[in-house]
Amino acid sequence: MSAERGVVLTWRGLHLADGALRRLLDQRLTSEADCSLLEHDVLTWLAAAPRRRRQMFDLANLVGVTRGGLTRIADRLVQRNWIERDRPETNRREVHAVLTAEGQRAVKRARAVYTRVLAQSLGTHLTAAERDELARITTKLLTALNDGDPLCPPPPTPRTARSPAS
Amino acid sequence: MSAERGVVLTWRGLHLADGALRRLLDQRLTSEADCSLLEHDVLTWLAAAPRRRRQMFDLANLVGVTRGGLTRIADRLVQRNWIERDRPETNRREVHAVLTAEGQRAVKRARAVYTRVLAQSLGTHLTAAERDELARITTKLLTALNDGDPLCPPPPTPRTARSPAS
DNA sequence: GAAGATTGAGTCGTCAATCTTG
DNA sequence: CAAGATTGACGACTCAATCTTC
Repeated sequence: MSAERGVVLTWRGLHLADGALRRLLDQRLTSEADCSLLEHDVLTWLAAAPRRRRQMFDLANLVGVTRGGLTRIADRLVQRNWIERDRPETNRREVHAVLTAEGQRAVKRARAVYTRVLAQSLGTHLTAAERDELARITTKLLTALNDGDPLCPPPPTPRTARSPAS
Repeated sequence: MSAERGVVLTWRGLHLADGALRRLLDQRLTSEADCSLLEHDVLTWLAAAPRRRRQMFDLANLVGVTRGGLTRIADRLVQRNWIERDRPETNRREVHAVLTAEGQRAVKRARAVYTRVLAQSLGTHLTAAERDELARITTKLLTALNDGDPLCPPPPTPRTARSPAS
């Protein structure tokens, strides 16, 4: 197969697989845990953070949306009483999102759906070796794209970030 | 690594890599060919079709949007004079999108950007063997997801469809 | 003035309702 | 009535402008 056709087919596979899995996750999270995939990601980062709290700015980078976008997501989560906003005394410009008790229950439910869906899809349809290869190659690609390409600026490196795997 | 953590990391890699590449393609297509990734896909399917025309319904399935969504995309392409709408005499319920002469030039430009970006990213950052593996694994996954899972209905099989690799 | 968050306007796609043709 | 496309209302994110705090 021509080199050009090769990269196109690779992109197609990558893109379509991501789309299918993303739709699946989003549907299941919506119907079984009342939250979107992005909301799940935010909640998960919060649940894994030191005092179950994080700055808006950091959260935005972690889940890959703009600050404005995160403000809207946070608005929705506040309305559901899953997080609260808190301006720390030390620097009243910052806003921290803090997981509430109710939020902790919500993220537990969401996380269960999330891991179940992944186990039923990636877990059953691919071999362990294939999963590892897929993870390895995509991670390699991601790294190369992020710090190689000026047109795709690396998501302003999250300061703290111990990956809970959003 | 635990099995659960394995699938999560695999999903993260897949999802982030797709996002990075998608953003890159979208930016470059927008700035260098005045069209979005989805618009590029529509134009490409049209360019590869028998008389450079296709039914709206089929196009929607091919690019993976709803019929309503395709109507909006088509509206934009009509405005740019890249496609025209045509209701065939044989069945006046259908609407066909037809590539105009100007549209053929546009798709040529867009396609050049598209393949160039893919060659510069997938082509340089991965080995040929890695590209093949990535294509193979994602395709396998996609197939399994589509015809295995009732929650992710197979995109109503395009009747005709010789893949031009959107 | 710069850092950090929010807001208003805009874009793009979805969903459900509607219009048209068979 | 069913198939096919469009439309209106809406939801979600982006971008640029703005407000607040340092």
